[in-house]
Amino acid sequence: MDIAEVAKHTGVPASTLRYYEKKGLIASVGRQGIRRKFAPGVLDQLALISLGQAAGLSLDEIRSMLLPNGQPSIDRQLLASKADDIDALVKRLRAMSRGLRHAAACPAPSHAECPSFQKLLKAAASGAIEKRWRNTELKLSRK
Amino acid sequence: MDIAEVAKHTGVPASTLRYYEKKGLIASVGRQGIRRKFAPGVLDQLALISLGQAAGLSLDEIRSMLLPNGQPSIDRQLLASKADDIDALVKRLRAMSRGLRHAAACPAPSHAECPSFQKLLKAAASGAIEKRWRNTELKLSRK
DNA sequence: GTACAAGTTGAAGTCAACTTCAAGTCAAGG
DNA sequence: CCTTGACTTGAAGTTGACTTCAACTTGTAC
Repeated sequence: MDIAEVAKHTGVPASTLRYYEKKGLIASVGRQGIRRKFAPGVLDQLALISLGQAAGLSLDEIRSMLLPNGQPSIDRQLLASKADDIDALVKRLRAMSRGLRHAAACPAPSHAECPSFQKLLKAAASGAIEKRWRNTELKLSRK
Repeated sequence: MDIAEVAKHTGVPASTLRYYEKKGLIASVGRQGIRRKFAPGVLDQLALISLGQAAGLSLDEIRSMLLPNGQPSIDRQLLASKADDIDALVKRLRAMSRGLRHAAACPAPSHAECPSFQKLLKAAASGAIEKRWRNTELKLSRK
């Protein structure tokens, strides 16, 4: 596949694909003349990358989870701990969603007077103190 | 409360508090001499801000949901649609978490050969096509 | 064989969200 | 009174993830 084909299939712009290649997240399988040729497996790699991004991973973190061939590495405890992070995030997000829906529906003139909104805020505050939930246990894998 | 006190209570650095004030996300209630004084309510505002960030909102988006006094605005359908976005993200994240846990546990030598991992990838890819899930319905509120 | 759309490069630009810096102000303690 | 340390400012710097640009090359259709 050439770069345009990959872009079309994945929605990832060609410029981004070149950028990813430079960063070492994907690899072309050679050139035809000067043009990159990609193996179809790159589509899976890109899916994995977008998945990682949705989960809040940086590109460097994502690369550290990929083997050179693009297959997920077997650093099992890293994977598991990342899954834990995501679960924690999911919990907070669901609280947020509930909170938003409540705010959208609550007839109270001021949310400051609403106990359930207060509870949401308190929960959010406690969560916020754990500074950035990213960049914690992955530090070791950074150069 | 002075800026250091707010920083200590919330974990948000003073530089960030000044930045947020410039951006219009929080407001001081005056000065003592040259120094900012904050009302205790700013703690709730900051909680709300961090909550919004965790949900993937930009600072501009968050500001658009706050009234000048820091209370959530009553644009109910905006709130509700954001909640929908968050629920969708939660769905993808839970898939991601399941996928990671599977990858961590799966004994297959290559995940390329594992059907459930394949399914995860396919789901991720389809989700990825909806380019940036942010900046969609909130565009109208941007200047 | 030539025109041209689509590819290539490295370098520079952009954007959000901060952080850092230099230079200055001020309140309080010794 | 004077030093010290926490605050102030605007401007510039940083980081990550891209995008855009200018200048160039090439595969493909006619």
